[in-house]
Amino acid sequence: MATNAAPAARRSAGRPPRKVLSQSLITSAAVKLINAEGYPGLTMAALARSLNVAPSALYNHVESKQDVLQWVEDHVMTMVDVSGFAAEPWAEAVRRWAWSYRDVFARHAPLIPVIAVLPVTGAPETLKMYEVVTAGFRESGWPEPLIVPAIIALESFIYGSAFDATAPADIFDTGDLAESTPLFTSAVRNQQLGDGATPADVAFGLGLDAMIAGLDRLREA
Amino acid sequence: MATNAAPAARRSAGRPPRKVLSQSLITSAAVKLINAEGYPGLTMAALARSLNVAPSALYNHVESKQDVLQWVEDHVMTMVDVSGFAAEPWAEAVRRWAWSYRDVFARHAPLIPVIAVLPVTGAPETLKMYEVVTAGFRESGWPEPLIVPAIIALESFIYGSAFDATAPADIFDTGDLAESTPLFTSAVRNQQLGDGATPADVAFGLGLDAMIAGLDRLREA
DNA sequence: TCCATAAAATGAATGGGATTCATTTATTGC
DNA sequence: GCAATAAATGAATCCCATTCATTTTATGGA
Repeated sequence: MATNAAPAARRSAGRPPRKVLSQSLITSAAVKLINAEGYPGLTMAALARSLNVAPSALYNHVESKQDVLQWVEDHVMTMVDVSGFAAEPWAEAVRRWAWSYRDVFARHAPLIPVIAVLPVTGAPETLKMYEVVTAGFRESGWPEPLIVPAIIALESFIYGSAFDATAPADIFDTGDLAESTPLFTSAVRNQQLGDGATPADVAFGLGLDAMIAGLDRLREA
Repeated sequence: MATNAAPAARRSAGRPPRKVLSQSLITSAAVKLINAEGYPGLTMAALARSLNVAPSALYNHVESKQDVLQWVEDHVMTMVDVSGFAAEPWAEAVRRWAWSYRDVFARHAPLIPVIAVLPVTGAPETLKMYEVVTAGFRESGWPEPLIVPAIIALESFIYGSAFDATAPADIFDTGDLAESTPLFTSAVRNQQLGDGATPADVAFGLGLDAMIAGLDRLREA
């Protein structure tokens, strides 16, 4: 929307009168960069350039690029839709949450390995999401000891599915090797496909429904 | 086991009398390196050194490091246990396969993003695995259109869980923010924990049982 | 108010890593 | 027997994250 950042002569060395950088400025610049250029475009140099700053300036605010990725991750998490947990029955709420969660991270797949290592302490928005989801599970009568394992199981499925959603469509073409794998080749050719739904969508829908039904059953055991 | 590779004076420039490199030599050297040094240790320079070759020599055999990773991925896939599909009932076979699959890729998490982009054409061992799994599904009466979506759903869960299994144990410590997230903090403290099982194991077991039960139910719908 | 200290920039290395290219030598197919 | 090609070496090259010395300014305590 805005005309691009001013060509901008840069300041000379020395601490500037007023802070030029902050966590929120760095994070939003990083997100913009990712939206414009994808994750390969997110380099410390490019990030610095978009903030009209020298690359080394960033290191007064982050310890490493990982920190930037963690900030971005926490920001991205705010885009996940948890609204269902306030209003809908458990299964519906989980379904809405999971689809939105997958869609968001399919667009941010490179963050998934980051999450696995990110302590929630450093990710307040992520923590907020967990709080809402936990509340939803409790209110629908889930036994407390199973809540965290169930959330982790759902999340694992969601992250794996987000990866899958980024795969090229023809990934299962068996090509030359078709003769040696007749059953799989046939199963790929005849797999269920809905209107406008990709194979990844079908698989996610099936797996999600299965896991929701299965969890609902196991929670009473 | 073996005393380390000979100090080995290297040959001089020019095509050698007999080939020094091949896909299988490169792959096994890469696997050894990974086992010894982890994925950070797998650099093209280190790989070349372990093969007693100049780094540029590798590029007569691969287009990029991605190729090496794809070869490693296909090799690693042979370590997944599919034996259940020949003998056990469907649910048991899936359970054995899934646990083994998760364990293998928890030790090779950096390969997971590679898989998402790897066409099966280039991965014969992976394809073999799919063939066996497909056969198992068919024999237990699965309708063909659902087989591939079901396998993809299970795999997505497995990959996500493999990531989760690599996470540090204290990742859910809410620390400072505990007061603002009382429900989640309590759920984390009181989560179910079995003997010797990590939280990741518990979550994987729960999710896997749920998905197996749910798929079994949906396949008839 | 003044000063010592810390904070926050710049600009110039540094070093690791993948990849490329010119060159050399040997094999292979015609 | 020769031309083309394959498969090595060795020396760049480029891209990136990160570090460090230096500069300038804010800030908090006497």
